[in-house]
Amino acid sequence: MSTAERRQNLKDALVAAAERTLAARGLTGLKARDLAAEVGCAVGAIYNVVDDLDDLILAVNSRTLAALEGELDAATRAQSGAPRGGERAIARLVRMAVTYLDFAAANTQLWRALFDHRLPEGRALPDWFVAQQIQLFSHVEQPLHELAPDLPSDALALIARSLFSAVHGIVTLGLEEKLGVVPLDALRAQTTLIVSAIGSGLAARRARQ
Amino acid sequence: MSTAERRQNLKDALVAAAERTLAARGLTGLKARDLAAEVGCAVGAIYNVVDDLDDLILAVNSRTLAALEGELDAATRAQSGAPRGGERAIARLVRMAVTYLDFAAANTQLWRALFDHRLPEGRALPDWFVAQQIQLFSHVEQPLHELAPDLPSDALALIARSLFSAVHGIVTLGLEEKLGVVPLDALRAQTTLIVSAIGSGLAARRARQ
DNA sequence: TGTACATCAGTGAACGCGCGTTCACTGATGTAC
DNA sequence: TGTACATCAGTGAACGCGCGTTCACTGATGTAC
Repeated sequence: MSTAERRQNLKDALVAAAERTLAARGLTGLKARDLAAEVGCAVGAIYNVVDDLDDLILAVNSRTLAALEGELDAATRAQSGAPRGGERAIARLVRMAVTYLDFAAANTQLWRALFDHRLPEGRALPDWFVAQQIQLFSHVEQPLHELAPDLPSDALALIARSLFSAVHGIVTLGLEEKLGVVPLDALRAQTTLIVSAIGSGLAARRARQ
Repeated sequence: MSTAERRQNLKDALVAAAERTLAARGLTGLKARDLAAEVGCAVGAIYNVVDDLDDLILAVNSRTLAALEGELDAATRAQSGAPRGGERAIARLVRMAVTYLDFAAANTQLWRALFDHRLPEGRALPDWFVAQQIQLFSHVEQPLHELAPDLPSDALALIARSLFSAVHGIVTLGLEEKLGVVPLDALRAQTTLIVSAIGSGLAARRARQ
């Protein structure tokens, strides 16, 4: 096994261990020493292969984004029997929102890491990571466009963002327990309610014109 | 000045200083030594008057909640010319949501502290603080009840929570800059759009029955 | 194929920093007589 | 009003802990001849 391969293996093992740790203990539970112990190397070795613990977290977050995108894709492809047009677009938006909720519920800690992680002051997110986020948004924009084909793309992007934010808010406060626990079923119902209300609102707006 | 008065003064000064610091530097910028320096006492003196830094943060958060509630009250009292019933209730919900957004935009750091602060593992929020949160929710429930008088109160509470969560999501991701900056005006428009869509959806649901 | 040398992965103890909290001490405030 | 004493606010140096990161060292891997 070449040196380069060994390096790559170590890096892969570190990312995998970091992912397990994040899933189990969250961002604040990730420690260099624990990682080293889990992977079976010295603390110092980590820094041969990675600049930073932040590097590792970004790698895990990227995997989480990819997994989420996979689920959204699958949900989108599973066609409902609804007719083309408004109803179908709304149904798709609802399905995506519920998929998002379910993903967050099933991978709460990994999903939280996505939003809670902050790079140290002054350090910016790498471009590839930002691109991956934008990619995700395009999933929302497509059915929105179907719903309101007359909207210019900047308005569409804004609405996509708001819709995502609204769903994200429901999921976030829903999975938190500060305000009492809400069962997952009830959260699904609420998500459906609110996304279809927004969808119908948008469709109605077009009808009014 | 009695000893008790001096104690109270010190505590007040500490809360005020903590509030200024939180507003200026956020949760992670609050340090015992800085507070002592700002108030003009020794570090140790803080612990004569307060158990914990967490105690101070809770005190500030409580003030923030009260300020927010004040604004919501004012916004609610400013009656619009809309007729009674559905339209009026929706208008009120929209006004409250925009007020919430404006408050968060004007007091971003204090408002963030409200949601970002976590007590150490195993320590629960004091009852008076939880009560204050619940109190806030009642503001949302009232117009919702006007909009859907037939809903049982537990369903109402759930919808109030979802509506709040949705708005909170829009405000949170809007004031964050991870996904690019959105001007406050645009955020207001988006908030209005989404709250009225949800409001109409709720009203329509009633009409359908 | 064998040998000498250079590179660099791998080691883990130690560095360094930040920071909440404590603690032994002091002196002012308040009380009892 | 004055005196003796007790209490406790106030002090700030020191404790203690957690933890990311470095660094001088070692030995295995790979290369050149």
